[in-house]
Amino acid sequence: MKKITINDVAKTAGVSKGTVSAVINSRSTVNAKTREHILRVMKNLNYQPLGQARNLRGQKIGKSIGLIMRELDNPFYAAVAVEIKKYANSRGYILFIASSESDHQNEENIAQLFAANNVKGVIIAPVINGTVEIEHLFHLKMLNYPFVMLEEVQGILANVVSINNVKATSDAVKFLIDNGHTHILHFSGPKFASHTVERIKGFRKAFSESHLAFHDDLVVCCGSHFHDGFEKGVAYFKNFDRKKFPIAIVCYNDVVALGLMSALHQLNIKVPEHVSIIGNDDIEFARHWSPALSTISTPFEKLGRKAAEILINNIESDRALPIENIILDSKIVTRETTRKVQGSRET
Amino acid sequence: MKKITINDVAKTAGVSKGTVSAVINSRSTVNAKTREHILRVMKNLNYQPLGQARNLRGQKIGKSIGLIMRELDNPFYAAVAVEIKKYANSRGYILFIASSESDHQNEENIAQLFAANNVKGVIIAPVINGTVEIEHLFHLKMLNYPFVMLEEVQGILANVVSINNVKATSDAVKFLIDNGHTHILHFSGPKFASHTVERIKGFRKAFSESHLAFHDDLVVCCGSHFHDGFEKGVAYFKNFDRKKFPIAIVCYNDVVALGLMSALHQLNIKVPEHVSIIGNDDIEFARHWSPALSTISTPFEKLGRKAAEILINNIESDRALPIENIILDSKIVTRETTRKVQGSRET
DNA sequence: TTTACTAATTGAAACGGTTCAAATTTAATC
DNA sequence: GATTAAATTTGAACCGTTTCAATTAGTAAA
Repeated sequence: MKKITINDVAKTAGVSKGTVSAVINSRSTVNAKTREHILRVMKNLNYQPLGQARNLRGQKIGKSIGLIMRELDNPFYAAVAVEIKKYANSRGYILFIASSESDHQNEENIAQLFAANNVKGVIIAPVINGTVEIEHLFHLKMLNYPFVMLEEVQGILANVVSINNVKATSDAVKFLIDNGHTHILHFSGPKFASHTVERIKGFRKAFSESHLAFHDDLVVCCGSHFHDGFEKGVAYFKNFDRKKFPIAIVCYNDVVALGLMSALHQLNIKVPEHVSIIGNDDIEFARHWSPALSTISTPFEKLGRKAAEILINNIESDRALPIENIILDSKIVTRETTRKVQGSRET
Repeated sequence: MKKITINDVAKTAGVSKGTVSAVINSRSTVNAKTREHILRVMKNLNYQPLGQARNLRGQKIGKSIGLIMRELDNPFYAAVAVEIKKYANSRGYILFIASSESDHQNEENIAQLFAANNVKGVIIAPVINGTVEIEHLFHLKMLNYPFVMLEEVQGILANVVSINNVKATSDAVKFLIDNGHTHILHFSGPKFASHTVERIKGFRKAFSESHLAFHDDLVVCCGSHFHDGFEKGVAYFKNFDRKKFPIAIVCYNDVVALGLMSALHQLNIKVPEHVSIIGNDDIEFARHWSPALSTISTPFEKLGRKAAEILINNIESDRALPIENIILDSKIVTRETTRKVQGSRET
């Protein structure tokens, strides 16, 4: 069925399309009786004005930017989203959020849709599934469409605002070493996520820069969800030789740490007496949990604000702005899940 | 400064705008050298093709729907959003999320922006701040713009999919009464939220339908965040006469319940020995907390799915569909924060 | 019944692109 | 150098609205 246009309405109502347009836009110049009539015809024909055409002439509608997250329920990017929104609003922009579900094709479709629908620019948490697909990013560049990425992507020169995962994890390990720990594990994140890769790299880096020897068993493949931490925790500690305590674990993120703690609780292993734990992110629940979680605090506010700022500056600039690459440092906050270990190395 | 158009590019590049258009759309018919040249001119002029005009002719780009939440970090609507997205994707739609920050004007602006930008329809968690403003909803109706609301709004006849808050809270109270409780409180939600009002109504209803007498002190004004539950919990129980235990509390939502539990823990009051607690929502952390939270489980999946289904059916229908008003029931799930109380009423 | 306004309606020109048949160039073949 | 086919480029029509000067209808005063 062909789409109903303003012409169809005008024709069946027996008026000009200028009048119909006036009704659509609630202009007061149209006679009450005519208005009613046109409204009725609109309803009968189930006519829906095409927004795109409406704004083609005088573009005075609101400004907006987009955010492409990888998953809707990722607490990390949820926290960033809140900050992006705050800053965007402060500069008069509305934020639209979409999720790529970590799928390249989705990421591309969404970016297209944003660009095609008057969204002035976009912040992307890029999908990095082993193979990196960046054609669509090139396409955005060609269209001069402003965008900022929340993680670096090899092969494309674009604005990036991200956190220093290597340093964060490395600092955490060093902190544990300074506190006397000699047996340190890493419960790592989902495969292919660049955060996972970088955090493992930071973990190894700390070893190579200290007296401790690294071996692959120290990295336990885990994931990013509560149940990942719980399940891997149970699996790892079910038949664990208690003589090897105390140990320390740097977790991929806070919810994994919380899941792990839940597993340990169930196995009657004490935190931090037997196991010290450090999370990553510093989500709200981290400080409310009992015991309160020591963690690596991500500068969400700065991250979101900076990304949005660069994006909007680019949008509002007449000329092309220089490309920025900003990497922010995290900070360790110690609460109740870490402790100093005495000189003795076993038990 | 005037906006650069395809004409400007064509003119300065010395070609026709058809050729420029071909470059923009990566058509292979254009000569490599010409392409390079045009690309260079585009870059120099900082030309950004206007998406709206691009799709005016052949509208073959993707389909999308919008969701207007009240706050980005509201766990209730976050859970609904995930479900809406799932269903929308299954029907080939991308979901865009925006937040009104509980502000009428924002809600209106966002709805306008969606309608003006080729988003086919919208699901709204309506703002209800005492005064109800619904002009913009009428405007959407006039434009025949498809929308579904997640809470009923007085004065407008539109599609609604919501949950039965009155019944849910009432059921919770009755459950507690059946388990021997005689001293039951409600930690209620943020002022003006319709959920708050309905849940208080349900709380009172249960009293009026039982032998227990209601009085206003039983409803403690609280809020919707962890710290609300914590603070009101501390305030209420700081100097509480322990002779009055056991008591039971129905909380506005799970995070308030969790905050309250945290306060009780700090005051050395035992859950459920001294205080039984029931939350509302059944967020993921509710079952992971220790003790695991008894709560009223919201049918998020059904809620989101149904709202999206109605919306998309409306979008894809040629004629106007009958208005739907669906109210879903929640279900109590008992875990570790509630217990049966013996016949004795005090201590 | 004119006259003089005011209120309501019309219609053609944008808006900034896409499309595609026709025209023009370029390359290949004889 | 002429002929043909293939590769490029052009330009006018069109997409569905808004805009606004010009026109027409309606109304009150003279």
